[in-house]
Amino acid sequence: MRDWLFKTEPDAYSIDDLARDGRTRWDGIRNYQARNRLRDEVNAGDRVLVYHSSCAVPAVVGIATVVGTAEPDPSQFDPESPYYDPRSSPQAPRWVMVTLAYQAHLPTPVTLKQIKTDPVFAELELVHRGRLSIQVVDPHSAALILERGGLQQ
DNA sequence: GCCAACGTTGGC
DNA sequence: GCCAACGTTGGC
Repeated sequence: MRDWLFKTEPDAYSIDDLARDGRTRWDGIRNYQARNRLRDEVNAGDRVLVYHSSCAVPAVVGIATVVGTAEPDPSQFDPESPYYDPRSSPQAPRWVMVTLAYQAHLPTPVTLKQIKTDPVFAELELVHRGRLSIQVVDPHSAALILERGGLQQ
């Protein structure tokens, strides 16, 4: 099992929305490096730290698990979708998605500020590759973040 | 709303 | 294949 950090803008889709839905298609990823990770490295059962970006307090806010493996993202074929990609086709899909299942909120969100100011997290992609939407988290950092967020493991 | 970082596009 | 122009992300 690997640990990942997936970013979402809470105005668009928040951890509360995921808790309500139980599971959701994590669609709309339109970055090749993120796509390649979803396709090649993200596995069923992997743990995902859900992170809120572009908001008042950017933070890790909860955890989810990956259901199944990557599959074509239907929104790429939908002209009405903001994620429509006219260069893609069902015969040659360009973008993939995975499904996430809600696990828990962190009782206390772990903020980007906390993470940036603690040297133990200096190697995290979140600190120096902030724009990547699908990030690797090493097991030790993941455990620390959950512990600081008040989650028993 | 600004702007730095960085990803993508397309002409050559 | 390079790289300038351009677009997007996301913290502040």
